[in-house]
Amino acid sequence: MKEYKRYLITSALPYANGPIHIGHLAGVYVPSDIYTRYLRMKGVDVISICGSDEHGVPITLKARKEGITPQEVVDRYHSLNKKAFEDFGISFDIYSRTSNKIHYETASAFFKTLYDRGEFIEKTSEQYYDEEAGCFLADRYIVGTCPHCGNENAYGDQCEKCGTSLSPQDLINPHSTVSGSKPVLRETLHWYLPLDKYEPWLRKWILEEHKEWKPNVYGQCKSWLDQGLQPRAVSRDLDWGVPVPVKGAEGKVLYVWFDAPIGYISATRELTPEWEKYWKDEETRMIHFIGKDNIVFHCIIFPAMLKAEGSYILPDNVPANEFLNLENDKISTSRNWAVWLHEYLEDFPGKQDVLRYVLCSNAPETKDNDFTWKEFQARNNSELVAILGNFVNRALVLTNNYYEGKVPVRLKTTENDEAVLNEIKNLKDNVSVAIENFRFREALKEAMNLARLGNKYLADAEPWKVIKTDPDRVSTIMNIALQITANLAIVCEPFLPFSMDRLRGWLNIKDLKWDDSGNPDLLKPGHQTLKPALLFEKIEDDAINRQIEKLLATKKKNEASASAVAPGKSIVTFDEFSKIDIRTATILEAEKVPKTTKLLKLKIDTGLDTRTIVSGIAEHYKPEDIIGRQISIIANLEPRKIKGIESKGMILMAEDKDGRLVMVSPENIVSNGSTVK
RNA sequence: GGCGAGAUAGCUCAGUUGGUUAGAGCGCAUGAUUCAUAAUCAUGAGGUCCCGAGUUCAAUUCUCGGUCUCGCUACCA
Repeated sequence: MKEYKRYLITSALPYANGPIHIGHLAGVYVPSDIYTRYLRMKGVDVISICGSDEHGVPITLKARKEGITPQEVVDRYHSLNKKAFEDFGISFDIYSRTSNKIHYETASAFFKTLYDRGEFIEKTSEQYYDEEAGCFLADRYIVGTCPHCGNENAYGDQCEKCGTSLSPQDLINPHSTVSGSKPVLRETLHWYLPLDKYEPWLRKWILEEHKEWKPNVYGQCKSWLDQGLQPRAVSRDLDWGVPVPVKGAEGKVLYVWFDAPIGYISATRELTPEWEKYWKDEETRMIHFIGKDNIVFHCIIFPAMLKAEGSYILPDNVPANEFLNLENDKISTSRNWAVWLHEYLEDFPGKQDVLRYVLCSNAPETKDNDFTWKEFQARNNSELVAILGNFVNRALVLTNNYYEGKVPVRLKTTENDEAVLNEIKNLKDNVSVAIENFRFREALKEAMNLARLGNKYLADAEPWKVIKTDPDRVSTIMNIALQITANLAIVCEPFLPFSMDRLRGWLNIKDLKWDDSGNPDLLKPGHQTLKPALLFEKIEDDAINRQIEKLLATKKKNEASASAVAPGKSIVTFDEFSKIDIRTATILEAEKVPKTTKLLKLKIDTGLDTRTIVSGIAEHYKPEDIIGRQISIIANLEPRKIKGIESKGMILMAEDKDGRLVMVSPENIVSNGSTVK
């Protein structure tokens, strides 16, 4: 394997429109922090970079909703999250933000370099424009009726009620959230990064040269590459973000996906004037810690950007984690289904390491995992308290009782003593190998095995018995128990920094290097240790029950709002109503549209004519069951091509709150083409 | 519909380049112990390795088909 001179660790920039939760921590920040702390202890030149991602439409929407500026929104979450990370012991060398001046300069310059070199494609397209407000509307700024579920407040990119993803042109009766007026389509110019141009290079770089990437990461990249890459717009019509540094690009900013990863670079520039050696020297190893939702950006798009620029290094590995669930349900910011870091720090003061421990030992490294408060409690009480805390306490208390806290001399060792001392070295090596391969769960388990080793050693040696007959032997036993304790202080440090800091205090030792561990003589005879307190405390049922109740309350609240009947729509005039031509019709033929999940192609007799309608009902009706059925249709709806088939009209369906669709049919058979009013 | 990842003990996960009794931690049971926060140590029970077919002397592992979970993607007038 290649030897590197230094490391550049990046952790996904959290989006500054909400607080950090345990899913973020387990997926990205805990592993990244363990890795960074480990490298620092190894004495490696390493920097850990993170910061807030502060641009993009959701932040402007949130600002509008709350009647404040986007800057105020990002200020709030930037300081909340920055402080929460610090209090939690995530040891970034810098936690920057993309609204900084240095980021504007960096991102601008990056764009300009590619622009000047002609790396972008320029293309005009039609987008909705708000004539009253005088601006183009991003998808999220357009609200209208969802064509699928009839929700009147669907966004231009997605209907949050039925979860359907939309494009703004799909919305019925679109209007602008800026002014409320009806937007018009207008041409606008944008720049595109031709990802397809980099496809052959990406294929080689990932599929041939990085076979060691995790299966989920490698597989996802392969999937994208096999589907073929498309040019991707790097600019947006918006006033919140880094302005496109080109003449005639007023009112246009860099699209967030282009903007955000450059944030890693600008944060490094802010941190150190020597930033170029981290970003442009082949002897630097760059590692991106991210969640699985970010794989394509960090493995395909950002590398393509860096390659296009030409002077930057590429990530050597991208150990993306899967997702963490909470009590059997997806974590969701909008549904408030989460354990928020800042709340945890308040509810469990001084227990950072407990959460770090639980999130690491159950991290979603190979598949989605579940966090439960019962497991949190069990891991604390039966592992941290009973195995680690207990061993440390036994060793230090016995030393205090027998030797007034002074490290005793190791005299004649037995075969078993030597085996135990050797095992320290083995376990330390196991931890190292696991961390270097991004297997943090396994690494933590091996570190805990050192405490298990200690407990077993004391149980076998029984110094509390031997002290009555052979004090010299106890001197040796306790020396070894203390060497194990000191080694624990090193090996557990990346995982449990707060607790190990306290332990080092009791052992009365200073910072140690990683490679000091494995050494059976860390503590010299006669060295004074201090009276210990408890390393970890038991967590009682009521603390856990309070958290569970908190979640139950959230669940109840969510169920209440989900079961509500859709709100009524606004009044229409009789004139407006009578423009709609609703008729009875009969289904003559029905077949599934190939390669779709929901679509049926129907041939129907409307009385006026025989026509084709494509309808999204395949999950509710089998084609053979509905032939001959009489239905109601909207006959004069503007035709539209769906999957290449022209659909003329729409079938009326009733949809209940669970999303079930039922045909609205006449009670008795009537002649086709009868009007419905 | 296409693609990717996953499915192994009550729970959370390892593992098997195909080979006798498939492992760990937690939980559970029994015993030992009392230095330690009733903490520890030993022993044990517990598995159709998602289902079906194929290849093979031999399949949990390889191939094909299917089911379920998660993600990406197409689609919803």
